[in-house]
Amino acid sequence: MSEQTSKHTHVLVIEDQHLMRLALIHELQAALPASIVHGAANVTIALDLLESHQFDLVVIDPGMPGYDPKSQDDRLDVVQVILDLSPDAIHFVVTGSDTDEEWEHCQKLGVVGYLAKNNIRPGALVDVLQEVAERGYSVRLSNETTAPPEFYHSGLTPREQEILGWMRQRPSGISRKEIYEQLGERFDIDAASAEKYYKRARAKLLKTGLLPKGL
Amino acid sequence: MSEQTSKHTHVLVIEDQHLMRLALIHELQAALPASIVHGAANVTIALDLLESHQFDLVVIDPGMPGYDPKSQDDRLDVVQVILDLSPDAIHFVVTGSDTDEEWEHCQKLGVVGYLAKNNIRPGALVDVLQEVAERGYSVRLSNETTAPPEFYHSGLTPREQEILGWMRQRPSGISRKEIYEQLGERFDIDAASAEKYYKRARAKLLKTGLLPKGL
DNA sequence: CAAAATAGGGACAGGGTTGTCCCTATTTTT
DNA sequence: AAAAATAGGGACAACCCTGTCCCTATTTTG
Repeated sequence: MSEQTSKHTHVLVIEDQHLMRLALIHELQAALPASIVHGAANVTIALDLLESHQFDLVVIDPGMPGYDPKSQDDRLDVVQVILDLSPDAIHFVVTGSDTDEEWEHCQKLGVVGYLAKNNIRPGALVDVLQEVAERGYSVRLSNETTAPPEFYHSGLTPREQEILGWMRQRPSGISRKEIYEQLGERFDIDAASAEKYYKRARAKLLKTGLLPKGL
Repeated sequence: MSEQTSKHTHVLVIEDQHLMRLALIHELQAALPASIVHGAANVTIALDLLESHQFDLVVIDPGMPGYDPKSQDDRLDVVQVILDLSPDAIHFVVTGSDTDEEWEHCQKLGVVGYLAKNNIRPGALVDVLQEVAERGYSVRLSNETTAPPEFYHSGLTPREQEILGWMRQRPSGISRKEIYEQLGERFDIDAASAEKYYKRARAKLLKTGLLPKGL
C-alpha cells in the first residue's frame, strides 16, 4: 500500500513473448522518462504484481498461453480480470491479431489504447500516449506499411545507424544537406554533426566493402 | 552478384512486427559478431532483397499481412517462396503460433530452425545457432516458463539492470557473495565489480524511494 | 564472541559515443 | 565559369559506462 512514489510513472507490461516484452518496456521507458516498468511473462505473475503494486499504466497482450488465443472469450477474460485488479490505471491492449470488434469490446471494458503489433514503431508510444491524453483513446489497427528495407552493420554506432536509416529514405529531389538539417532539428543537434555521422557511417561501410545502393 | 564479403555473415529478417524485427536483428547481431543484417517488414521487400543479395541466414515469420495467418497453406507458401529464392542459405522460422505439424512441414521444405516467439529469450539465438551447427536443426516450441517478474528503473545502467535481475532470482540459502562470484564468471568480470554494481543499483533504488522486496 | 557477510561509500583509468568545429578536394548545379 | 553540394578527413572536449581497487560501519552467522 505504500508503493506510491509520486515522481515516477508505474507501468506494467504483460506479454509472453520475451523479446517483445523487453522491446515494449524499452519503448515505454523512452516515452516516460521517469518511469518504473515491471514486466510479466504470464498472467499468474501479472496478477501477483497487480495485487502488490499500484500501477498507472498497464499494457496487455491477451494472446497468452493457457488461454486459447483464438477464443474471443478467453482473450477478453484476461483483459477483464486485469482491469478489475487495476481500476485506477489506464490500459492498453497490444495484439498480433487485432480486429475491429475486439477493440470495441475492449473499449466497453475500459481499455483506452488498442495497438496492433505490426503498427508499433520505435518511438510510436509517445504519440499514442499523447493521443490518449488529448482524445481519451488511441487505436492503431493492423496496417501493412511500405517501409523501406533496413540495413544494419555491426560496426556502426546507434547514431550512425539511425542517421543512415533516415538518409536511405531520402526522396529524390531532396538534397542531402536538407536531410542534415531535418535530422539536426529532429535530434536537436547540429546539422553539421548529422553530416559528420553520415560520412563516418559511409566511410565504415566502404572500408568493409559494401554499401547499399543509393546511399 | 558481387555481394559476397567473406568476412561477414549476411542475414535477412522477415517480420512484420517492427519491434520484434528490431529485437531479432539485435539478437542476431549479438550472436554473429561480424554480421550485416537486413530487415524486411513484408514479403515484397523480402523478395526484392533476396533477388539482389546473397544471404547466409534467413529468418522468417510466416504470419505476414496479405496472407491469412490462420491458413496453413498461406503460411507455408511464404516459407516455400523464400526458400526457393535463397537455396544456399539456412532458414529459421519464427512464429507466434507454433504447432508441431507446422514444424514438420517446414522441415520437409528445408527449414532447420523453428522457434516459438515466446521461447526466444535474449541471448538464446547463440544456443540455437550452435545447436544447428551441431545437430543440423533446432526446435523451440511454445513453452510457458515460470519466469520471475522483471523490474526496470530508468535510472539504472544496463549492467546494473542485469546484475539486479540476477540477484533478484537468488534462491534462498545462497549468499549474495556466491551470486557475485557466479556473475563474475558469467560476465567475465571481478566478483567485486559485480558487487559494486549491485550496491550502486540498490543505492539508486533507495534514493528514489522504492526497491522491490527481497533485494 | 569471532568471523563472515553485507551495506554504503570514494577514487580512478580506460573506452566508446556524442557533439562541435574546422579543413581540403572533387563533383554537381546553376 | 561561379556557386553550391558533396566526399573524406582530423582534432577535441564532454559525458557515460565499465571495471578495478580500496575504505569503513553494521549486521548476520557459526
